[in-house]
Amino acid sequence: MHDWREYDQNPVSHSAAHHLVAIAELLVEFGYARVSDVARNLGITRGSVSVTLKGLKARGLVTEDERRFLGLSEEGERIARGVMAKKQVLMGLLMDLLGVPEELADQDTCKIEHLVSDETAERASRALLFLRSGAKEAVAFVDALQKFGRQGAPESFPSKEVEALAREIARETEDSEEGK
Amino acid sequence: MHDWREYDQNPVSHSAAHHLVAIAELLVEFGYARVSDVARNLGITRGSVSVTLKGLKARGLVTEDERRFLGLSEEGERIARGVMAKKQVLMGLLMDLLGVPEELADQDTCKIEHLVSDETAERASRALLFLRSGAKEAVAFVDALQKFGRQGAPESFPSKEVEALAREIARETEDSEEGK
DNA sequence: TCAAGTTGTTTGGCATGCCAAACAACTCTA
DNA sequence: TAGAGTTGTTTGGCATGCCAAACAACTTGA
Repeated sequence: MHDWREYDQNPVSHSAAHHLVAIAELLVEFGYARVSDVARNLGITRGSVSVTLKGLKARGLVTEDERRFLGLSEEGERIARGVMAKKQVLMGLLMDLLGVPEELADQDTCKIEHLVSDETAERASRALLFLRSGAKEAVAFVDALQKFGRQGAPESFPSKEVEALAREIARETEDSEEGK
Repeated sequence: MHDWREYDQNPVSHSAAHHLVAIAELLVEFGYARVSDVARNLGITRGSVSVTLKGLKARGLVTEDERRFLGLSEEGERIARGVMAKKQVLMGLLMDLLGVPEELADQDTCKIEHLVSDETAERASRALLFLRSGAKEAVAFVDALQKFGRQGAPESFPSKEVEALAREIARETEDSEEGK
């Protein structure tokens, strides 16, 4: 089994990801981004942003010109674009496939956007593209899933049924591990 | 827009969730759980576990008998079961629906298992149950998706195509926000 | 029985990431 | 041009969550 603490072994932390995305968004929306703008965007103090950006500048992800306008390096922009794309793809999947309300989908994806691996995100993108392609299998599936989902009352999670499902999956993956 | 820092406003932290799950797993597997067992299970020191469990005991999630054997309160067990169920459901979806390899699915789900809301997890469970029900729409969908996914080379994330998709979704959700 | 090993706790340290408050440097405006 | 406001930085503080090391309390084996 792998080390469960990988949650903080990501290329960028949750905090850093949000700083990069904030800069990217501000650049698109206003054409510039300063420490104060980032702080306002993230709802934290200028001091905190100042300290965090010092690290991101040192890592070559964030740039600053002589007038203290912030920018993103090639790498920094790549990371920001990746996080933003993951966020949108996950939003799309949660809403279009699972029928999660937008508000909740926003909360959930915000927490996990920067944690999903590129490969999983790529696969999720493919699924979402297919889902939105209008292919008859996709339409039929969403339709049938919607009807299927209406069964059973919304008890507290996890329901007995879900726990049985979880046990089943656990058993299957344990089986596959034995064979190593 | 909601506060992006909700990532740490969860009922239990990533760390706490893993401690609870470890106890639950040890109880099932060996019938008992002590501080040392939890430490070994999580790959951290006894000292760290001791400190963390002090907090969980104070919060009434973890119990301890006179022989220093650990247990879970009703609430603690509910949380542990919820996290474990979410983990398995996400594993199932990533592997069965998206075709993510088990090893990677394990890493990804480990990072997000405790962050997904109950409602989203419930909906995900429904989707997975349907997917595994053998319904013809489910089978046809997975089949068609697999073929669809084979298109395009695995470039670096996010591909141009995915970025276009992301922009589209962003535009749609922004539209729906205007109307509020 | 007594030395050796195991167990749980405490302590001080480190890293991340936030805050408030004090500061210096700038830009307006009256 | 002086006062007021804005900006970015620094400082000390707090919370989480990990470590190593030292410790006391136990079990266990020769």
